[in-house]
Amino acid sequence: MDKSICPRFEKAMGLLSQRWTGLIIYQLLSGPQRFCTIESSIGVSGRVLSERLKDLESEGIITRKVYPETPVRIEYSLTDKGKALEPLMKDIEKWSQTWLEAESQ
Amino acid sequence: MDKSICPRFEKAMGLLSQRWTGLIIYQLLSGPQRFCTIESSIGVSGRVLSERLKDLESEGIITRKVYPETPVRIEYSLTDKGKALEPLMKDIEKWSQTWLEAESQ
DNA sequence: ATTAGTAAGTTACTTTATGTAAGTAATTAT
DNA sequence: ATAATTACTTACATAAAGTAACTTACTAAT
Repeated sequence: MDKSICPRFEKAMGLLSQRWTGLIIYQLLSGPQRFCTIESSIGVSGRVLSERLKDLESEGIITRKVYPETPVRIEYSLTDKGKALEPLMKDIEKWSQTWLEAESQ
Repeated sequence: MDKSICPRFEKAMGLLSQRWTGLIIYQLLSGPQRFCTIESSIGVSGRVLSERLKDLESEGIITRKVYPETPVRIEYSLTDKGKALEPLMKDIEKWSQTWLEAESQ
């Protein structure tokens, strides 16, 4: 082991290479969203979504805001740090459109 | 579940969000490398590295070339499809340098 | 001729991460 | 009192990743 890779880069990769993290951030790029919306739009399980949202919040990438309506509404949204990931997401989009085939089924 | 996300984007995310995949590609951006070099430079286990390299090859992102020397030398390198991921890697690099703190320890 | 070394894996086994489905808490409507 | 809704949590099952020993092929040293 002679890790010569920048630790900040490695940490970023560690975050983004967790299952669902990228899709959650991508989803939030279109605006604040609630738990059940994220859950159903990307197909992640509630168990893992809950875990990821906590992680992302503690990393300062998203914010959680409670609206005490009935039933309660909780919205997750990107912080500036989170929004700064937009170019990256756009690059993934571009790459996928250029290099991946649309599936026939 | 009402997956409204582009399936190509989702597939790209699926690839990149597998543990180690991003670091393997990043590592290969600096040129062709052999198994043991990748293994020690990013700290992935041989078992998983072997699995990932097969996946990446079957996705057309990397190439495996055998040099029948002694001991045998096998080099992995990025295809054009793989090299096209460079801007994305640079984005991660930029983001990590702007938004993540250098750890004191 | 046997032992040791090196690269590139593979195998068996353990630990961790994720999926699944049911349950909880708070609030309102019927 | 029962049901419905949102946002979770919990217990349990399955899948993915880590660990360390083993394999194959070749060469060099003892």
